[in-house]
Amino acid sequence: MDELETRELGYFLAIAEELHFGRAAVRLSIAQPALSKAIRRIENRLGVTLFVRSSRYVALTPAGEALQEHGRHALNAIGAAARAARQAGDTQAPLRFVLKPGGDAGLLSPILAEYANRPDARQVDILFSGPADRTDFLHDGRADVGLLYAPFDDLDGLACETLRTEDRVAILPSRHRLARRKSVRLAELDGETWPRWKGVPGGDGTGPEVADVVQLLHMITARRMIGMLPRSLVEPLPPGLVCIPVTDAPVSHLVLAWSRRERRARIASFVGAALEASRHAAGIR
Amino acid sequence: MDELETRELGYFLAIAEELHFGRAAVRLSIAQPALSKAIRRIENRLGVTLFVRSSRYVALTPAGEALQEHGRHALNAIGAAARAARQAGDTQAPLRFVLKPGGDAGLLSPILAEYANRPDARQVDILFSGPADRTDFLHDGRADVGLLYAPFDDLDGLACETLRTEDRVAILPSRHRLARRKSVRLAELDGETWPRWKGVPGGDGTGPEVADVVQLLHMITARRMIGMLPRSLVEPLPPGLVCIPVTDAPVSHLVLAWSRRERRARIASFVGAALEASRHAAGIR
DNA sequence: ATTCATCCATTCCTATAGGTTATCGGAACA
DNA sequence: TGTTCCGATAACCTATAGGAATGGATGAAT
Repeated sequence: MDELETRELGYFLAIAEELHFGRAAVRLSIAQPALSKAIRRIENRLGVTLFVRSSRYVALTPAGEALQEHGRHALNAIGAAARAARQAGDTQAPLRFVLKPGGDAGLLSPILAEYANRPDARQVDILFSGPADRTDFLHDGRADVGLLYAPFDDLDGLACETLRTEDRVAILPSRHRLARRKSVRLAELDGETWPRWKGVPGGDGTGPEVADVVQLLHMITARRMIGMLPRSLVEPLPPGLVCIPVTDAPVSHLVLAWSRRERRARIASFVGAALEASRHAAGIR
Repeated sequence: MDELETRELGYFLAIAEELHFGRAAVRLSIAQPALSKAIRRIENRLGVTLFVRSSRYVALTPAGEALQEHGRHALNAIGAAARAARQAGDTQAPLRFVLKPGGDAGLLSPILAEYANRPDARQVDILFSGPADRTDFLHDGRADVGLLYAPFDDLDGLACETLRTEDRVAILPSRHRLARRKSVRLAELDGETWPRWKGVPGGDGTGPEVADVVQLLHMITARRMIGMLPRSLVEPLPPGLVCIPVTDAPVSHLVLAWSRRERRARIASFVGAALEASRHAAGIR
């Protein structure tokens, strides 16, 4: 009936990205006619045209665009399935833990220490990733658990445990009109320039694009914009900046997250250790 | 490298469900040796054993269980991709709208009427589904849009617009000790018997299992349990029951939901019509 | 206009992935 | 110890995916 083979889907996606049969063929290390035939095969089976192709141009049809969108996800899912199987078969496989550099709120080493004490602890590989793609790591199985910030990161399809809840603070230049305040409300920050976060769908400010917290802090110091973040993300605070609690901003959660489809047993011990460590750290403060 | 073919994955899943090569072969309409070879092929490629098989028993290994979980999802995704492509190719394809019988809060016909007025309206197929699987319809592309109740239904991977927000009401037999109250708090309902919702992960009461609202209302009338639902789900209220607002229960949202990967253009008009219709209906009340 | 370069489609051939039937061999059980 | 069940193996077959060469449409260049 449907039967869209993984390989064919990979071929399709390569062409959909290159919009060029020849280049796609090179990338896939096969000959170009094989591609032409494969696409025609898929088109016949699905009963739709995927590409409008003259000898000069290749373009996606609406059906092609739909298949690209859904197909990319499906192919990732296949990859994740294979990875998960391989991983689960190897009981010695290290636990892969993804986080943003500087985004651990000081919890990384307590968590690792606590986990190392567990009888069933295994090696932990730490992966540092860019700002927006830690969720991808979890979804496609490149990592087992990750530290995310809700509601910054998109927790779709992930299960999680909250390690810490924190207010959000506005980060202002120390000369800012509100810099002396004990707290502010969101409405008072209307009209300010906010960052556009690179690659983050919700990060829709009006100001220049920033890729990470360090860049953001530079921009704020330069009085080009202001920012609002969970407090732990900006500690220690660079000179020339102040942070003021925002009373009516939704609280932010530092969460330990993992794929819903992950086998809970593999990571239960780690989750337990992280909760324990964060409780302990909270008690100390 | 990985390359787990769709067909092979289908074979694997069939065996994983049947736990019997012979029966799986029948179900797949192929001969049994083909299955044995396919599984061995996958095992070699992934480098893990998927089944422990004696001549007497077949059982999944941990790796097999992982592959089953992730693989089922991946295969669904492939099916959804194929369906989406077919669907998008056919510009005349009807819009498929899934909802629970009685779960439309009276909005179904206003929505359809409003949508029918739109210049780009197309035929709408209405699908009625059981209590818990409307989300599946949206995820695997059997439906384009659906009416769901948050936080009852799991909105993971779905985009949505809220059509109506409502308090939740406790549904009590009219002789219940709290039946005369104007409102109650959750704590006052402690110790009551709650339903277990069939097939709903969060529906974890202690009482008998119920499959739908009608069953629930019967059970409440028979004083076997009490319930708590969005108000519109129990209107009109059968005799012998009362409903009391629960002040501190999280509000419930009637939402129009669709797959995140859906091409927004296809359904934008319908979403607009639904919002319009629900606003209009709210104004009338 | 004519030629040229580009790039997808077609043709033809071959290797092999994936299927078939027949048979084997181990495990439970009477 | 024979019988039954069930997966693995062996031997063979064929549909098809992929390779190489070629064709043919299209836009650009002179």
